[in-house]
Amino acid sequence: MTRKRPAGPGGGEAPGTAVDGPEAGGAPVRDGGEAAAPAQPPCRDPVAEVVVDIAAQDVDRVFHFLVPPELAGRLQVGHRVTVPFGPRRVEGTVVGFAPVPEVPPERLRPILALRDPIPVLTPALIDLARWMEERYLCLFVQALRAMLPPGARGDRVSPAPRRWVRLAVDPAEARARARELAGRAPRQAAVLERLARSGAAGGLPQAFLLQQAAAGPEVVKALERKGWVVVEERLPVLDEPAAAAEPAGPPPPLTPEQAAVWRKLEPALRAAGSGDDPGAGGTAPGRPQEGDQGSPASTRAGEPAGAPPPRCGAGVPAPAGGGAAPQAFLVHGVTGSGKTEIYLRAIAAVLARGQGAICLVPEIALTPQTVARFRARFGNRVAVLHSAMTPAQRLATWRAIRTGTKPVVVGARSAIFAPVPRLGLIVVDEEHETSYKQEETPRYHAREVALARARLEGAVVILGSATPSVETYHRALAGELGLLELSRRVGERPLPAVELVDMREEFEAGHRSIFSRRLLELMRQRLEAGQQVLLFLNRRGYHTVLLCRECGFVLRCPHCDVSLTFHQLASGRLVCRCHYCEHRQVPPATCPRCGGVALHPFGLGTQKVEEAARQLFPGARIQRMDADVTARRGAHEAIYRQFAAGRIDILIGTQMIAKGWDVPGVTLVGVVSADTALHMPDFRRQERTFQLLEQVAGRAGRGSDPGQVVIQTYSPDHPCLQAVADHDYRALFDLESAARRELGFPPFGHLIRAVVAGAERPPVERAAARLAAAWRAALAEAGVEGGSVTPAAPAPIERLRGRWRWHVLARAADGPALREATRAALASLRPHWPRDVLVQVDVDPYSML
DNA sequence: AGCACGCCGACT
DNA sequence: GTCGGCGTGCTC
Ligand SMILES: [Zn+2]
Ligand SMILES: [Zn+2]
Repeated sequence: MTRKRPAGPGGGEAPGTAVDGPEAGGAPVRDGGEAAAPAQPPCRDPVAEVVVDIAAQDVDRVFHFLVPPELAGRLQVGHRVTVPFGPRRVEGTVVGFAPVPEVPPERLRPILALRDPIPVLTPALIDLARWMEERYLCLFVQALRAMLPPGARGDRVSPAPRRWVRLAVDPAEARARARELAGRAPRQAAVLERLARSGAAGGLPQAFLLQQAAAGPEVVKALERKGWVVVEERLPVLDEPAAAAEPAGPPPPLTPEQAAVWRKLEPALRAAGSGDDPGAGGTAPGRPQEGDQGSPASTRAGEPAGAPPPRCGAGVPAPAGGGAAPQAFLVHGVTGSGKTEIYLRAIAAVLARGQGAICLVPEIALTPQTVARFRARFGNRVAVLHSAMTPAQRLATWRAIRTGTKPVVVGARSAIFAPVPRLGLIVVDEEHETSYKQEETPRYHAREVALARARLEGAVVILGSATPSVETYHRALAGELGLLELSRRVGERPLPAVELVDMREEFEAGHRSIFSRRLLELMRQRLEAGQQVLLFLNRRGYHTVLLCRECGFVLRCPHCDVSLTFHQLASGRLVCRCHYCEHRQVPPATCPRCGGVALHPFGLGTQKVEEAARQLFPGARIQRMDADVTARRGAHEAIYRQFAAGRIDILIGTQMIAKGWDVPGVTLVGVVSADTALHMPDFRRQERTFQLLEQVAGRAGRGSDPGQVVIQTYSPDHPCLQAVADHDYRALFDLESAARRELGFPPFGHLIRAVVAGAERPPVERAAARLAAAWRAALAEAGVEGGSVTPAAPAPIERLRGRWRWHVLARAADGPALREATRAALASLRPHWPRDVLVQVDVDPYSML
């Protein structure tokens, strides 16, 4: 009954196979390592709990491995290791220890090697991965992977695949054998032929080779048996750490309003991570995982407080605050009110207490200017995590963070996982930005992860925005976040006047130009006065909508209330369909609201606007700035420089001109059309329109001139645009809140979207229908309040990367219950689920494409 | 007989 | 995510 597998024979342990041994990279790293992971005592438990780096449902759990003698007392939670797994070796992460194995001792196999001398993840991050698993319905290992530095990751991301195949005979002989085999073993022949053709003495990666020869692994096995090829394993290596630091810089004085905000923030910062919060109660740190198996005696990261005497390798040192109420704040500050100075002070305060901080900024705002601001204050204690860095740079930076050398981290979304040792503060600037949502698995939102991580580590969170997301402001009103208002701009500069131009009147008057008469007139004035004009255009949506030119009407889905998009089918038929559900209808010939006949597709590109502008202002220097133009490296900066130097009269652009921090102000901003934003097929459309337009409006104003904003629209009476005209965030919030409450959208309900994808359409369609049925049944079974599931429907992007895609949306009032029912539905489907059809689950979806 | 392929379960 | 084992059905 024992299937013992002696490691040696047949298995071909090639000499080049050696992985980093325990000795690898000894001395220099250890000092830093100790400083970095202060709370981890050496561990003497004989069994390590390891999660292997394989993203598959049935191995997504802890496996026990023997701690080999050379690692005893050195191995820590968070270490990356190589372990034997079935017939091969895989990478994995140590997530805990146990005094006794969960399997009979003879089945225990030893850890083969340490991959990196420093524990790559902190115990707190491993707790966070558990939280993500529950919150985003992803695999535990997917959450862990999202946290790993590039290069430490195994599998496909690593520089070299594991298995390589090379010829054991010379290419000429291989070709001869291939010819012999061509008749009865065509696959083997193809493999030999491909190897002979490659000419590389080292051979080819097995995965690549098999794909090229369209063969399965048994083909290589057969050739190996015949002694014509050799199979061997090769592993990538990690490199070494970075240097030390020194501080810099003085702080400017605060305005009275900033000072008031600071007075509320400062006590919380003083309590951060100390566990002496007045509210410290008995709440366990991470919400205990449902279905969390493993021997009760085992120790893992994030052992709930109150468990038996902490064993070695246990989680965060008494997860700070002992589970105190989250110390989280929303700084709602209008543009130019000095939020950044508040962040900088807060960071300085935690640094002074020997703690670290993470500051998230949207990718688009991670400019040299932004970085300079942090460096001016904190010198080389600042680490910047940037997507444009090479893997080697990223890894070096990451090490400096992990060892505590650089306690201030500035970066975009994924910087939320920076392994800062004693985390005291997380700042999420522009918290409403949708770029904080990751659009691939694990589909997390960095703001939500920030709040969870801060809770686990006892850190303070500061969310900042001039136009907070409805979700966040709702929490602030509910008292979950401390609401701190900065309503005055530094220097008391007034906000620009906003004027709405009714494009229906233009239509009626027979003016079919992109520019209204009013906008043209103002442009002319400003240009004559030698001033600059900014024209803003919403990025063209993925699809267009039908818009009535006479009254501004747009078709909406009767179930979901989002705009229907307009399509011409291959057959020539026209349809309008919902991005959320299965609803579709024939476009009406006349407008259902006004009866007019001007119901046409609506959409505008930057090129069109540029053409029109050139025609109307032949003498003006006009520059377009959109994704096409800025694709060239440096184009972005070059255009800004030209604009700042006054060498451009009219700048035409999309989102990016609104979001850069460093664009010089102009006296006239023209929004060519607010309607693309206003009619996005998205339940957040009003919030997003407001945010976008407020941000664009923020570009207006130069010197003492507050500037002027003109917004063209077919819906000038729309309350969302009225709110923009009044710069009234609260009005927008009330409006959007009411709409979402009505329909059970966040924050008044929760959404989960599932995409079913596969190479063939019929099985995908069938699987999606099964999913919808099982999901509906699970919600009913659990009696989830307000639970509903749409019928399966083709996703708005029905074909993507060679796959057919269908989707299903579920909605319910209670988030945890909805997730639980979703888990149950997915589990119930597992038995006969086709292997080549995959399900992508998106909790709190932003994009429905 | 030998080979290829698809389907399943196991991996500590 | 891969591997081996097994059953099926094909070709020389
Ligand atoms: Zn719908
Ligand atoms: Zn109409």
